[in-house]
Formats: sequence, structure tokens, C-alpha cells
Amino acid sequence: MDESQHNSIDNSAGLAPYMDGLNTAQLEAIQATDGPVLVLAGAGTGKTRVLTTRLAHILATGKAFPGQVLAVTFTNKAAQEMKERVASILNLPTVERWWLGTFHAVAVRMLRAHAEKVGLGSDFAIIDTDDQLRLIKALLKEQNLDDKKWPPKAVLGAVQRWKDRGQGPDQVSTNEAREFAGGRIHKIYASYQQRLKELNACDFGDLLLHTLMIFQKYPEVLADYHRRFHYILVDEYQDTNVAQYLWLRLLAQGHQNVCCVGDDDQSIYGWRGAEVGNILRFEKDFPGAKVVRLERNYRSTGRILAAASSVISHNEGRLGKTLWTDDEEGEPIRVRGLWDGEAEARFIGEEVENYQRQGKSLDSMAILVRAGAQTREFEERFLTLGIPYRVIGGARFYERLEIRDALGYLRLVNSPDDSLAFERIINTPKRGLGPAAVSVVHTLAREMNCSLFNAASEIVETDELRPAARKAMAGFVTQMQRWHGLKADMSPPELADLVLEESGYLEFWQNDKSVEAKGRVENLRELVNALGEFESLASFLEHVSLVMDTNRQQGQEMVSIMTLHGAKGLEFDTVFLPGWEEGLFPNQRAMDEQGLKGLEEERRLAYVGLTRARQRAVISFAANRRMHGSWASAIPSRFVDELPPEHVERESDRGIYSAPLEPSYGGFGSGRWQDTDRALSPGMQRARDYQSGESQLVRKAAQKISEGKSGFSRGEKVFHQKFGYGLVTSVEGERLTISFDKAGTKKVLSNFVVPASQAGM
DNA sequence: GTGGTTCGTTTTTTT
DNA sequence: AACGAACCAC
Repeated sequence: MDESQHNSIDNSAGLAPYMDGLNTAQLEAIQATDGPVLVLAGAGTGKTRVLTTRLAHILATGKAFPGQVLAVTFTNKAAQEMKERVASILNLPTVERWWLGTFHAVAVRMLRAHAEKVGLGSDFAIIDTDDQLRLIKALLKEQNLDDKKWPPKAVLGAVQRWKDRGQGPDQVSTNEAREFAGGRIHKIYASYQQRLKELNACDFGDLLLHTLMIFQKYPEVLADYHRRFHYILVDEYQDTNVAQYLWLRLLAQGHQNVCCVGDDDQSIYGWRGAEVGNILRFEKDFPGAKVVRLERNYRSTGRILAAASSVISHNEGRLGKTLWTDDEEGEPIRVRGLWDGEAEARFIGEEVENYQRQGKSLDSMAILVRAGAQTREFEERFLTLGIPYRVIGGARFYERLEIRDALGYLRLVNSPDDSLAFERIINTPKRGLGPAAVSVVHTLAREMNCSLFNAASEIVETDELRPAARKAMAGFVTQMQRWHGLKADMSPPELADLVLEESGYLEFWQNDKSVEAKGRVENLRELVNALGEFESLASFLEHVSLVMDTNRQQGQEMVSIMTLHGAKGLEFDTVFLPGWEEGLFPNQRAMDEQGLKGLEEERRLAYVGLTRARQRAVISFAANRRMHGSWASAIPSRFVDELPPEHVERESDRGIYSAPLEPSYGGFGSGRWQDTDRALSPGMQRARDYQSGESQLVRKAAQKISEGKSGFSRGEKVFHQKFGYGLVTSVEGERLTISFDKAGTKKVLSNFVVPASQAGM
């Protein structure tokens, strides 16, 4: 334990008031303003405070003017919080023109200033995922690639991975390019970039990639930024991808005053290109770097920290931190086994009510799940119990269908040459301009080398379209021209109102009788309202594509339900962690695709989940879970095993991992099948332990014996306690696919099944 | 061109 | 189970 972190530094040494109450390590991180600094900030160690105070300190001591500091974050929320806190420390009214924002917001500002260097106009559009997919689809078709074999999503994924790594089409090695469909996907990448250029558009990855290219190709531009930025601050450094890393490294070469804050144990975005390596390598990248560890935790009880530390200690290749707290030990971690997902939801519902009866606020409780789909069970349960809840994450405001459509209109009104917007709304609502009509416009646009809108205005003068379509198209073109003409004379909200009204889009939803239509109309109104705060349509559109947040609706006390990923950076008194089952968490797919790397990232997710808790954590798992429609048996997560037993209180429902006491399923089964000589798997043994309380030692021994195969083979006749007799149709390690005589085909773990010959023994 | 039906898929998410 | 995409029939 680092004694120095015990004591807060008092103010007698003449420290500025904003330094009050900081511990030694925090102070060190703040005061080491010059030269490279890596702050390893464990969960709950006051990371944000350090970051904001450091920035305030640099400004307050006159080391730099606001315009000379670059501060980057990953989310708008983090950027916003930082702005507010720094402004409040320094008592400043505004931080508007500061270089403080997300990587993308900062990059777009740089890119607008130098767009011509990568062949774009400074008014380039920023496209969303929908547009990206439509582009990719069109290109696949053009190149005659089968989109069954090469799903647009996967192709886009490959493109994004290249971009995450800072590689434009020209930088991808020939070898690697050939790996994907013999180079055809790489060809798609090249034409995708070409198309974007023609459309005067960028995707999110481009914002960084293009600025990176500019830095590399135009040393004078980079030198200019070097002169400008005396200090650089980076939040959540463990989440940076290669492109962001290169981008930062180039910028930091100027004054070398770069401070990166992060936690390698909380790196949970590897699947979208984040490289833990960036943070692990910091000292090599910046020789002479100072490394400050923040290890004193101000958030959680001792037992929660012990549990989190114990789990994460199973990872290799960590920089290593030891979190400690002055707080009390607190309550033990509760671990509860339940029969199935429904029972789990019932249990958590009851516990929420219990805690609520004890006077705990619903706001202080959260349920953190591995996958978004898991939220449903809890929602249903809470609905019947009447417990108010909010699901955090899900569809963001500007990702909603009606908002994207409306934005399509606004984009087109703003710049009629935005062909992606044109494509999106030309037949929304239905105007009788389907794929056939659009394809005619496409062809002409390509011939004339002009935008779709231009082509459409030409085409209505000809008889290339059938009369009905021609009339519809002419009407649309005329309307659009009128709206575009009104742009200069109307305020953004007035114009938006008019467009949504006259286009019939609003009416379309007003007439819709589905349940969600009403909400959609409201969302559209909200969009119009949001426009009120902007000078021009263009500035609003930029805001919406980069920044627009959706944290609305508060007031009533509610339990939060969200994914573990969504919970990063948040904290709650009580945290429920359901679904700790092998396959679900750690997620099977993560392990299949990424192996040990995937498992370790899952483990970090467990660490993040546990460290969200201030007072208590309640972990649960179910023995049976319905997945993708069919039932599957489950065994407790290995992470359960990695918790320190002395800090855990196990509870388990009766009978979840043993056969029923009496033969109740069609008269089969004596309940003795578990006593056959077939050794138990680690997971099954873990499961059984929750019933019998066997010692860890015994269990470990059992693990050794049983590691590996299931012992069943294809074609074997087997018996299952619940599903009856069946035939094994495939074997993957412990996972069997069985075609049951009565219950249909199910995936079942081998532990739940005995050879048919042993049934009823 | 529209609307209904079947088939196939299914983590995590920001910008 | 549930959702979306693709396909087919009017």
C-alpha cells in the first residue's frame, strides 16, 4: 500500500484552492505538466478530477492559453463533463473555442480547414452507418460480388478495421489485401473511398484517417499544429485505436507535453479496433515518460475491490495496479444461482423491492448485462412489478428511423447534391418512385457525372420515366427547389417544420396506427425544437452527426438497465450482474473469435462491472436459459470461480443442478445419473458446489481429471432429465446437439445428459 | 411498385 | 423468439 496516497495535501503550502483534497499521486499527475506523462487511473480513483484539474492548472498558471491546449475524449459526454468542470474551476463563462472535444469533433475541425488536401470540399457531409451500408451494397453489386458470401456488414467491418489502423486503400499491404476474397474486398475499399470523394462525403473513420494523411503528407500543416498545441491531454487512452494513436503521436512530437490517462484493465473495446498495446507501450513511445499510478479508490468497499482485483489478476500482460481503499470492508459479494432466466429476473425484481423498502433509491441501483438482448427479461418483470426503470443505450435519438429520414430531408434541402440523402428519402413516404425509377436517375447521373438531384431535375424534362413516375418526380424536384430557395429566408426550425409538413413525412407518421408512431411524431417535433438553438441548417447537421446526445427524460426515480459496456464510467450503490454463465459471459463468440485475447477482454468487462458498485454487488447465473428460441443448459461462469471465496456469500435455489428428487418427467430418471463414473466438468462441478458447498480443493482436483472432451459421440443415444431420449447429432467439446424424440433439436451440455443405457439406473 | 411471407441470424458501441 | 432482409405474387 502506498502510504503517501493516504494523506490529502492541505492548503497551507500555498496550493491553489482547486487542489484541495487531492492525494499525493493525484497531485503528482496534475503538477507534472511538462514532458510525457502516463496516468494509470484505476477504477474510481478520481481520474476525471485529475484530468480536469490538470487542464485548469495549466491554464491558471499561465503555462498556456486555452487555444494552446488540445484535450481529446472518446465520448461527447466525457467532453461535456470536462468542459463544465474546467469552466467551473476557473470560473469561466465559455469554453466554446477550445480544442476540447472527442477525437472526431477535433478531427473534423482540422479537416474542414484542410479538406482540399484530400480532395474534399470544406463543406463535406458526414455520413451515417446506413449510408455506408447502402454504398457498400451498391459497390458489391457493381463488382458482381455475391452479398451472401460477402455480407455488406462484414465488408464494411473490414473497411473500418483498415481505417482503424490508419491505412488508406494504398497503405494496405498486398498480402493482406489478398486475404479477403482474393483482393476483391480491398478493391471495394478503394472504390468506396473514391465514391465518398465524389460525393464530397466522409464516414467517421475518415475524419481521423484523412487528418492523419494530411499530417503525414503536409509537414507544414503538422508543424502549424505543433506550434499551436503546447499541451495535449488524452482521456481513456486504453481505448485508442492505431489511427488515433498515430494521430496523437504525430501531434505530440511538437512540445512532447502529452498526458494520457487510462486504465489497461478497463480496455473493453478491442473488438472495434482499440489497442491495449497503445497504453502498454507508452513508456517506449515516449522515452523518459513519467508514469503515475492512481490506486486509491474512493468509490467501492474493500470487498468489492477485493473481488474485482481477484478476477482481474487472472489476466496476463497487465501494467499492474493495486487498488486499495480506506473505506470499510462492506457487505460480501452475493452470488446466486437460479433455475432459469425468468427466475433470475424474478429474483432481481424482489431484491430491488427489498432494497427499496430499506430506503434505497431506485436511482442508486443498476442491472448490468453482457448483451443488449438480456434487458428484455428484466423489463418485462419490472413492468409487471411496477418498478420504474430506464434502459440506457439502445437506439440513440439521431439513430432512430424517423430522425434519420427527417435529417435526410434537411440534408437535401441544405445541399441538393447530397446524393445519399436523396436516395434515402426519394420514396419516403411512398411517392411511387421505387427502385426502377431511382435506377433510371442513377444511370443518368453517372452519364452526366452529376448528383442524383441534378439528374432528377433533368429527367423530368424527358420521357424516360413513365408518366406517373415522371409526375411524382417533377413534384418532388419542384418542392425541393422551393425549400432550398427558402433556406436563406427562414429560421432553421421554421424551415424544418415546413419541409416535414409539405413533404407529407409528418403526416405519414400521424396516419400510422402502429404503437410506436406516436412516439415518432413526438421525436420529430423534438428535432424541430432542437433546431431552434442553431444559426444555420449546416451547423445543426454537423452537430447532429457528431455530437447530439439523447440524455433526456429524468425526474422519476428509476432502476437503470444497461450493458456492461454502457456502464463504463458510471457508478451505483447497488449493482446487479446477471447472466454470469459460460457462453454468455464470458461470451462464447468473443472467445471463439479472439481466443485468449477475447477471454481477457471479457474478464476486463467483469472487472468494469464489479467496480461500478459502491456498496454491493449481486452476481447471478441461471442453470437454463432460452437462447435464440431454444433452451440451453448453462454452467456458471468461470469468473464466479475467480472471486475470492472469503468475500463471497453463495446462495442457490434448490435443485437447479441436480435431478429432481422424485421421477417426475414421464417416469424416467431416478436422480442418480449424476453419480455415474463420468467425471464432472469444471463448470458442472462449480454448479454443483453451489448446492453442496464442496471445498475449492476438491473441486480443483475434479477439474484436472475432467478437463477436455465430453465422452459422447455422434449417433449415440442419450437421455436428458428434462427432454427425454434423443440422438446426438453433433459434438463440439462439451456442447452437444441432440435431436430429442419428443422435444425437438436442442443444444445441451454433455453434463446434462447420460447414455441412454444408463437412464433410470 | 407494393405488400405479404419465408428464411436466416443472432455481442459488445462511439463517433 | 424476434427481427430484418430477401423474395414472390399481385
